[in-house]
Amino acid sequence: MTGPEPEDLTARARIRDAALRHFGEHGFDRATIRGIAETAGVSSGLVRHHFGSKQGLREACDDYLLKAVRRLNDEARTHRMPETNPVAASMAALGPYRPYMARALAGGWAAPLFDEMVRMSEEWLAEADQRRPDPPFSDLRARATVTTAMGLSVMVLYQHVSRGLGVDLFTPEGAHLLAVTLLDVYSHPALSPEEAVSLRDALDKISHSSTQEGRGAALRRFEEHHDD
Amino acid sequence: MTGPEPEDLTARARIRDAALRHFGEHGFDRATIRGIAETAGVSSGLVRHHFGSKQGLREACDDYLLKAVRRLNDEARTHRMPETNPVAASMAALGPYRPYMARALAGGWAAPLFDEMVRMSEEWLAEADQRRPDPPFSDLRARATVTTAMGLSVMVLYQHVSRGLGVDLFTPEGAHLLAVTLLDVYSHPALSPEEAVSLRDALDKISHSSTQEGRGAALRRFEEHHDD
DNA sequence: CGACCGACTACACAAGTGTGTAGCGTCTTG
DNA sequence: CAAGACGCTACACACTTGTGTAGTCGGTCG
Repeated sequence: MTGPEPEDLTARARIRDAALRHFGEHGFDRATIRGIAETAGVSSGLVRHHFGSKQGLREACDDYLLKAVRRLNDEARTHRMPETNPVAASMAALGPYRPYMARALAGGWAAPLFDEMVRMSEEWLAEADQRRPDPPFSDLRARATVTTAMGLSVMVLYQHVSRGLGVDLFTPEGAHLLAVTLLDVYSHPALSPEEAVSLRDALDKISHSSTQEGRGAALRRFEEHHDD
Repeated sequence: MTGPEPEDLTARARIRDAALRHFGEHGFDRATIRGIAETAGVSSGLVRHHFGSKQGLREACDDYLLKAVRRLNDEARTHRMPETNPVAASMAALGPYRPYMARALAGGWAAPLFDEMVRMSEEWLAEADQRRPDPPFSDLRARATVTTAMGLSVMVLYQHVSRGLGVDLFTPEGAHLLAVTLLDVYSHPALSPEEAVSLRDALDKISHSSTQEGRGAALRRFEEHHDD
């Protein structure tokens, strides 16, 4: 039905699937190699045999997910549906992997995955720009990045959004409510084009007189060290 | 600005601040009580003495951050600035706590914090609705939830957005570029109101029959091509 | 057949971590 | 003044976890 049964998969594939589940449910740190091995029905040593280390196992999961996103993107391009946001389409199709993707993206180590989605959004935005009366005054890449992040927000903050909507997002009712809400939000801008232009000009004036200097320095000091 | 309060000089406050930093930088699991104690300049036993357990320490951080958000909201309400998104304002003001907030929200355990921001967005949206020609066709709470999640996305996915924009978000240049991009996105809807209404009607029809068809088909195609 | 290689398992080990316990110094209070 | 409360430290224990090592089994190829 929805794919090959667990018994039909290679042990390596079973381990990867189990890792995708455990990493998604408990996080990378709390998930244990022994637990993953138990779910996959193998010994813990086999996990190390196939993937070298826990880190290697995570990278294998990332690669698998990246390939899945690329495949879905290619499929969507062949029989493309107009008026369809590819980010939302990927979200729906990758539902089972949502917990892992959310943690990977929020943890900041799934850069290729995010960049691939930005690329998809760029194509979508480039088409939308052609149907727009006034030309955009911001970079295409920048808008694709921001809209991608916004589209992924409901995936990353899934639990909060589900609680706010009062229904689980990955049920038919929740998906419908989310879609209707998104339609309303996406069709009713918070600002008029004139307001946006005037505010942009105001921002340009402000940024020319460097007032953000103190705060920027303090934050840079705070963020000077990176994870991993 | 909001300078350090007298109670922040106590060892307990130093421990909490160190925990906010360590939890934000390394995550809750990878952060250690000993490391937090060392940063705070105290013994590891004192952490337990004050907060009971590692979990208690995290809850204290959550409470502190929630109070900070409430305080900022109250301040913004006294001298409120029109045309200002409170979520974005909170983001800027809570910059130093961004790593912790991102992990807390993405981890799903900062429900009161998210709900407080939803409440703030509700007030902001209620005002925006009065300046809108056509009445919204979706629930206020639902729109507030979705817009809150979207506003927080650049905070949660900060590293990816910074990489996509090509500049760190918490520098003056990055903040300016983000602001300009957000103005463009917020002022140019992806859909016209008429398209939104027609699409909503189409969604209603679909949801009355079988909703999961599209997603199930896409997922099936994906798993057919990949069975190892 | 015999050597070999990959899949796979069992077991041990060192390191790290949260937590428990005992104790010391100081300040307040009856 | 005595005594307890509180802030605070030092130390050890039990447990988990990733990783390393040795060995078994089955199929394959020269």
